[in-house]
Amino acid sequence: MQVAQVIVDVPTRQTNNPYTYSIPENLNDQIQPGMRVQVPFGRRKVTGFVVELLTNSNYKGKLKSISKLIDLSPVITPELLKLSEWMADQTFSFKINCLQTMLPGGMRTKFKKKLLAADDIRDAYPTIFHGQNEIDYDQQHFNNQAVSQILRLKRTDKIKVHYELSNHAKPVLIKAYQNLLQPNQVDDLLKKIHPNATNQRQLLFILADQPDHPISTTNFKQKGVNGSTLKTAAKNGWLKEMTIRRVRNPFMQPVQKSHPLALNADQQTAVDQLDRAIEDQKNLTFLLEGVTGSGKTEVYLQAMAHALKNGKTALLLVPEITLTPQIVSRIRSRFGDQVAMLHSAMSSGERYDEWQRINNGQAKVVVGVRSAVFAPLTNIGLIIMDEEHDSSYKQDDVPRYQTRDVAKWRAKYNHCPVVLGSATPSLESRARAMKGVYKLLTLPHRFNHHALPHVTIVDMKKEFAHHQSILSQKLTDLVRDRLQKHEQIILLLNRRGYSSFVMCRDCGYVPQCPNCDVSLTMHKDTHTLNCHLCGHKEPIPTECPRCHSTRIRHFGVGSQQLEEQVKKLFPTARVLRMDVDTTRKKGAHEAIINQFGAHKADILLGTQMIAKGLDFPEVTLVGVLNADSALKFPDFRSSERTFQLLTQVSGRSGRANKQGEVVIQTFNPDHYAIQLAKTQDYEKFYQTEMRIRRLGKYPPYYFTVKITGSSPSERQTAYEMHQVANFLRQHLTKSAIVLGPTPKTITRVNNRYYYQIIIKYRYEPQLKSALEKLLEKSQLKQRQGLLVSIDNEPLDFM
DNA sequence: AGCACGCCGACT
DNA sequence: GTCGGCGTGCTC
Repeated sequence: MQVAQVIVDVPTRQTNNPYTYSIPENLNDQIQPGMRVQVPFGRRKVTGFVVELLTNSNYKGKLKSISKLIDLSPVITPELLKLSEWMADQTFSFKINCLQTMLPGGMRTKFKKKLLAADDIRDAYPTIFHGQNEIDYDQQHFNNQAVSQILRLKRTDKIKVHYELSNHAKPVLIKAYQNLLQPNQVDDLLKKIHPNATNQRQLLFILADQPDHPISTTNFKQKGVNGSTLKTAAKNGWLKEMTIRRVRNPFMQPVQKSHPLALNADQQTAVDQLDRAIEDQKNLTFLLEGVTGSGKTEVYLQAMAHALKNGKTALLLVPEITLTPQIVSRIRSRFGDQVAMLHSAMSSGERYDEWQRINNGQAKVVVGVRSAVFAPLTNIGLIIMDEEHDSSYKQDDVPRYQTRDVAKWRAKYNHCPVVLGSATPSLESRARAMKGVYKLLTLPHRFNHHALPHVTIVDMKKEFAHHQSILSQKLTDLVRDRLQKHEQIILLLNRRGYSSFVMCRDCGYVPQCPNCDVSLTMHKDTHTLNCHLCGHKEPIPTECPRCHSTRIRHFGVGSQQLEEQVKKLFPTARVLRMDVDTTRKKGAHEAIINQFGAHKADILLGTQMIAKGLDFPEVTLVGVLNADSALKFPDFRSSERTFQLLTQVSGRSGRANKQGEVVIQTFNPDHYAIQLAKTQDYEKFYQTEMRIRRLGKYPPYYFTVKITGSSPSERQTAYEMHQVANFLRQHLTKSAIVLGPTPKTITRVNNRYYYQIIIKYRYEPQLKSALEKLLEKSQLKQRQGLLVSIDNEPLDFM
């Protein structure tokens, strides 16, 4: 007898292996691996993924039977089923979490618990049922007394509990009409009907034009046919009423078809190598290192076209903020309707529809952010990861996967090449290229020989000695000059809000977040002090709560205040601000970019989201107001981040035929990350940074694991984490370095205390088993409020 | 996770 | 004695 192996939606260590279920007769020929099912589990119902069908069960006990199928066709491909196992192992997470992550957000199923009562019970407990026979049961919404009443009723079988599946990603269904008339019948009717029947006449004209497609009522209305005319026509047997599915279209406007551009010699070499790997189905990893403006995107597009020409599909991954309308329309202009886009700015419905188009094979090219690496494409011929060093490629909750590793796994499975593209590759990738593990392709020249921008470093320590302003004299002069020439300016300030903190001038009091160990940031637009970690808000005090002085002042300029100051300094300039606060609404991000792109503003200022991917030919000046913001973090990657950010943002200046200028304001003008960003010398930076990494035993010389523990009590967290560290020191070999536990830089967030342990190793045979054991042990501690998380290859040690 | 069982103290 | 508190173990 055929049975199904199911991973149930219960994320624990003990349920991380498939459970066996029998298959009811009526589902026997429908059920397939990769489908979701509803199964009885204990005395409740849960969802699960069918991962395998077996001909006989190896479970000794009595099997329960699958209740029903959730999907009509598999939602997880055989490839992705395999991937989920590897990923759970790699990231120390549960298979169920990996499988869920592979589906678009809206498809994640949840059960709603419902209580069913007969009429007498309903009337006997009006405070619970409010006169309804069926109510939602969410324990939080009932007080203790009601909960115990409900439990008693349940025990005595007075009420029934059932679980309803809620699934909010649904296709959009709309009403439509199908033409039932033959063309000659239409002609006959046109002759026969009453001359006054203008509406019906209009309808018949439309039917004559479009013989057999179902047409939606809204479409009919646009053509001047109203609902009642359609109803009459349906009654007369001209039309058939039906429901059709409307595919949401996330692409705003149609684009014109474009053609491949001519390549320079370096681009051609790169494309040739990629084409050959695609044809030969070689699983190679390429590192495409090209300075900003060297035409990497064109290389991607032509290689993708080559994959399609070979009957394959292609996947292009881009960082979170880079997926701008500019890039999307460029790709769509090349590949048309074969493109599906997966992006977090889309609604869950739009993403669901795009995902469906991929799953049923309509879309051959997928462009998307991190989660798009799980696109259900089959027969992949090429995977590209643009800006491979970007931090948005690492997921920062479970499963903590690195997109690069998943992409490489899928490329291996599909026997195809991967391209990692960047102007400033991560040290990990560059080191692998140097070792020959990856193939290095370089684009050393800017496209059309545009010169690199001229970079000036301004020492703010000297600047502050004579005039205190967020804009240095040099930058102010240049902004004025560009405004006169009608050229555009980008100003980057990596700090949102109005000011970074407020302080009492008399006693030095600084308002702190009540839930976290950080000072509150002032937001002038909402007149509040906000915590950027937990979202806490409170009014701005007018007097010091400690000494009652009214001399409360704010310090440190944020993007809101910069906007205010720039407007004061250059009253005629049109200024746009782009940060988390101005882009929260759907489409706001796009609106700002379009406005600036159309030169409807002179200055674009904002946080680091303006540093990446944007391409505005009229921008000839970029100012970085606090280049040190990343450097002050106590982290081994802070230099790398600073160098990458400065290089990226410098690349925004002077792209067309105008020489660009960049001003970097800093308090550390001699820091190597800043000095080397000035000359855009990646090579030198790589050498310098690698030396530091080797001395400090940091990646890429060492592999690392970060273990974070948190609980509502600092004592408990510290104690338990010491136990963890001792355990690890006992179970790992001597070659592994176990650091900590240490309190995190920000120890308290949302009233939980965080401690961490770092493991560094080059080769550690005991690592996997030690961490597995740790997970098992920590699951028991979870009930005492201690949460332990394992981050394999973390991006930072903070 | 979530549900039941089992053991313990508190109360009709 | 029973009710309900929380610690523990199991779910095909």
